[in-house]
Amino acid sequence: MSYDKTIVFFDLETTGLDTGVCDLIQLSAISGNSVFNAYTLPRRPISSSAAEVTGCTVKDGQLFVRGTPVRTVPVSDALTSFIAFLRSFRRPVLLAAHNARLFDAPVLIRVLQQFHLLQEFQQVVTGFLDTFLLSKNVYRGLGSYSQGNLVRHFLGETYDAHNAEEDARMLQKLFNAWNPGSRDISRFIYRTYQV
DNA sequence: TGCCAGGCCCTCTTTAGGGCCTT
Repeated sequence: MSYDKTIVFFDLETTGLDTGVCDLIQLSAISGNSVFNAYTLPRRPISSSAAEVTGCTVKDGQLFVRGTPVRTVPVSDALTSFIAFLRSFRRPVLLAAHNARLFDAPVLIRVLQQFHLLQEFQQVVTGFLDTFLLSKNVYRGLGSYSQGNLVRHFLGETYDAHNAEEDARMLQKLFNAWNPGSRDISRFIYRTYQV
C-alpha cells in the first residue's frame, strides 16, 4: 500500500443507533496482522434492535454475546488501550470504518470527550476514512452498499457480521481487494473533531 | 437493562418524501 499513513480498520458495536447517546459494547480494530478488541459493559440499556443485531445482552452486570459471558473492561480502559494500540504503529493513523462519517466517528469522538481523551487521540489519528461513501462513489450501480453485501459481491464470502472484530477484519479484506488510489482515499477522509 | 436517530442521496424534486447505512 502506497498511502503514507497507517490505515487502521475499526468497528463499534453499540447500544443503539442514536449517535448522541448510545454507548460502546465492543471496540475492535485491525491493521495488517495487528488486532485490537475490547468489550465494555454499556452504561445504558441495549436497545432491542441492537440486542437482536449484535446478540449482546446484559444480565446482573455481566455482558453476554449470544448467551456466552464475555470479559469486559471499563470504557476508559478500552479507550486508553485503543489509543496505545494506535500509537504502536509509530506513524499517523487514518481510521477507516463503514459509515464512519455518520456513525462510528461521532460516537467514538463523543465517548473520548467524556473521558477527556480526545486530545491524546488526536495526537495519533489524523482523520476518518468512510468506506461506505468511498464504495458508493467508486463502484456505481451496485444495488446495496452495506458491508455484508459488499463482502458478498467483491469477496464472494459470508461472515460473522455484527461482531466488531470480524467486521473490522472483513473491511480490511474488502479494502485490500479494492486497492483504491490515494486520490479516491483522500476524497472520503473526514476530520469531524468537535472542539 | 426496558426505550431511542439522522444525514445524504435520489427522484414520480426543489412549497417533499422515502430509502439507505450504521447499532
